[in-house]
Amino acid sequence: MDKKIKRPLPKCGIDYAFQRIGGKYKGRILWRLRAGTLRYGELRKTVTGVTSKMLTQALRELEDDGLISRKVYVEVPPKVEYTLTETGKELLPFLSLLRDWAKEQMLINQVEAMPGRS
Amino acid sequence: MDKKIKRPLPKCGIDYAFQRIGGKYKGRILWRLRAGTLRYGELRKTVTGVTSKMLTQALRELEDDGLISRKVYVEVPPKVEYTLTETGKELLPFLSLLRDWAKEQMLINQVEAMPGRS
DNA sequence: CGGGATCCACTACGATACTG
DNA sequence: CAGTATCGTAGTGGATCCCG
Repeated sequence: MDKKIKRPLPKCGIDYAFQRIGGKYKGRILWRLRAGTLRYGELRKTVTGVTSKMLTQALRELEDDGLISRKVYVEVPPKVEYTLTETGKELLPFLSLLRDWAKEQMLINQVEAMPGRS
Repeated sequence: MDKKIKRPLPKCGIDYAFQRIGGKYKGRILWRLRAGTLRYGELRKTVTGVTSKMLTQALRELEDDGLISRKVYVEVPPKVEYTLTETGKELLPFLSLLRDWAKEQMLINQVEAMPGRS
């Protein structure tokens, strides 16, 4: 109990941000939600490699930090939808640019790894 | 030996980027280098809380990924300078935006944590 | 001064099983 | 369907000592 006492609130903004969107899956979760609402099961399929435990944990932290909202439909079978909050959406331009940068780097590294290519 | 086989090169750009600039100190290291060259000891002082082991490790990875350059002056006492590469500099706008976002969030969370404040 | 080497703690992460 | 519980692993980070 009292699971709330986590992540010690750093003074540095860069640090603060990385604690919120860092980790193994949070970036990809946010990115997948850019187009709109997704259900838990849909996230599990599109965020490849994630286990239900890690997905749940990441989603809970993102929710606690106000980056996504969680809507539960009380029905059978259960249905839970996740959506970016306004605060979460503010991160999209950042993620988009970061992704462009990464794409470029991945290409360069690929070329460098090719033998016999000048 | 063969320490190079690390970080399995993800297909997703977001993942790729976070593996490069994620971790506990990389973000702050890059951010500190935004103003220009810094020596190893200067980084140790300004990146608060970092140990020499972790600083060295982070700097090596950043160097391997082409985000910073390392210049060794062969003299006594030794002197090593670290500088952002062009690729590394490309990340500065993102880090800057991320930091602005974080600053805002930190303020909001601070207000929410204040009792008796409307 | 700028590290490397070693040992150890912690926790992030993963596999599996189970549930309302 | 959307989780929770439990256990085990692996990687990350820290303390300390040593070196050119």
